[in-house]
Amino acid sequence: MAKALKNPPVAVVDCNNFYASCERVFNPKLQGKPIVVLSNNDGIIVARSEEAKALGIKMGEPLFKVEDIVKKHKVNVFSSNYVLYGDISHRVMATLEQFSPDVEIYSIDEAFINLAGFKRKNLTEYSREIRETVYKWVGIPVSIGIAETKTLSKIANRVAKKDPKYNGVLNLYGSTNIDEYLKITDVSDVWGVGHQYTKLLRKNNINSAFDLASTNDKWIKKNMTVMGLRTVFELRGIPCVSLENSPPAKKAIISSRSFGRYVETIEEIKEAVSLFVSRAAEKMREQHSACKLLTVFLRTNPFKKTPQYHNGVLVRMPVPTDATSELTSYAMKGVEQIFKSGFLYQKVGVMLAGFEPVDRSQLGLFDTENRIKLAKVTDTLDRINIEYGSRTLFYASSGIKRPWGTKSDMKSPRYTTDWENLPEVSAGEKK
DNA sequence: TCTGGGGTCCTAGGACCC
DNA sequence: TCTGGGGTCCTAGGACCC
Repeated sequence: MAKALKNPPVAVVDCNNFYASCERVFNPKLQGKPIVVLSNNDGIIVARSEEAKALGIKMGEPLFKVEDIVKKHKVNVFSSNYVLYGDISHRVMATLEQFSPDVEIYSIDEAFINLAGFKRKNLTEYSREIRETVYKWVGIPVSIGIAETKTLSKIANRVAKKDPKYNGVLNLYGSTNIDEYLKITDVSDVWGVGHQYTKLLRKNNINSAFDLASTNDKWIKKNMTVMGLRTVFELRGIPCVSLENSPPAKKAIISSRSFGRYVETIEEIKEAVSLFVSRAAEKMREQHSACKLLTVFLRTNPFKKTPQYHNGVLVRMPVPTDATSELTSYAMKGVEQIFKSGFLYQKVGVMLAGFEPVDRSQLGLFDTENRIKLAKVTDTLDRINIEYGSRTLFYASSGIKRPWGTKSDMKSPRYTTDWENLPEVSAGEKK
């Protein structure tokens, strides 16, 4: 017996071990082999294939800690290749859009889909078709969970991924035994429950998703704010997080990176900040915003016992701008304000905020910069970089050699986005 | 040895105004 | 001796997500 349903079914499609799976798409020899993918700077492990998980390699572990396992089992290690992952992500999402007009791209490897209009009994079949099509067209394995709320669909997805008997799809929409699934889900695996809340909940003997769903509203609100209450309602089948199929513009854009080695001079700090300003400004122009606020921050390595210095400065621009050159000059003044010599810097970054929509016709009336000309320069810069590859043109202030740049020693080729790296198929080696 | 990067939302508390 | 109270705006900090 299915219960009465008021809400449309929402499916969450999640790519399995996304980065590791991406490395496999253009390198079939990796099929069945353990793979790990590293964070920026080749620091920690951010993705593992099933085979690597089976070897006991943990998420977030630094590579050196598992060096023995890596050698012994010939684990394939890759630096992150975000250009490749981004491109494959687009293909997955484009495929999903064939199946519903209502798709929310939630992250690089995850999307929510509104499946209103499909009969309950067909949801599972339809989801299997989605899964098979994505694999056939893009080569990425996905898992799909379906339920009345996003939080429940995430739980279904997790079960579908972990238990082979579901073959990648679990439909809890209208199911009468949802409680059974909530009971086998640890509270820490609930969407919206992180490390801190897990500790608090366990202390109060709330250990499963079922326990959480049964907890008194007042206690939840008091201890986990309205966000926690939302999660609890969702577990009870009451949707509180709606599907956003055209995500709002970003409120802040950050560009920051750890250095490949320590940096001590203001000249190198300025090069890095200049590079990050231009990246952030490009992203900002993609969403047609100009910003009033720019933050520059720098810091030493908090994990080291060396002298520590963390600082940031917020610059308010007199007139909102999206011009890299102008933002850079403010950022450089910011660096001069906060830089202190005598420290080993590990990371710097830039944040743009206080956005307003760009409306060029309004510019150039009240300030001294020639904004029409500036706008032309940035437009040209963006167009060339889009057509000929990013970083074709860049400001010399961001450094030419960049000896402080990110470590990335084990990167796969940019198979899909770079002519030089297109995979070659020779006769007799077709897959 | 090493320990990422880029986002969002909520709350508390201070400043300021009437 | 008196030293209210409500509203708004901003920021810092803490929680979360992938």
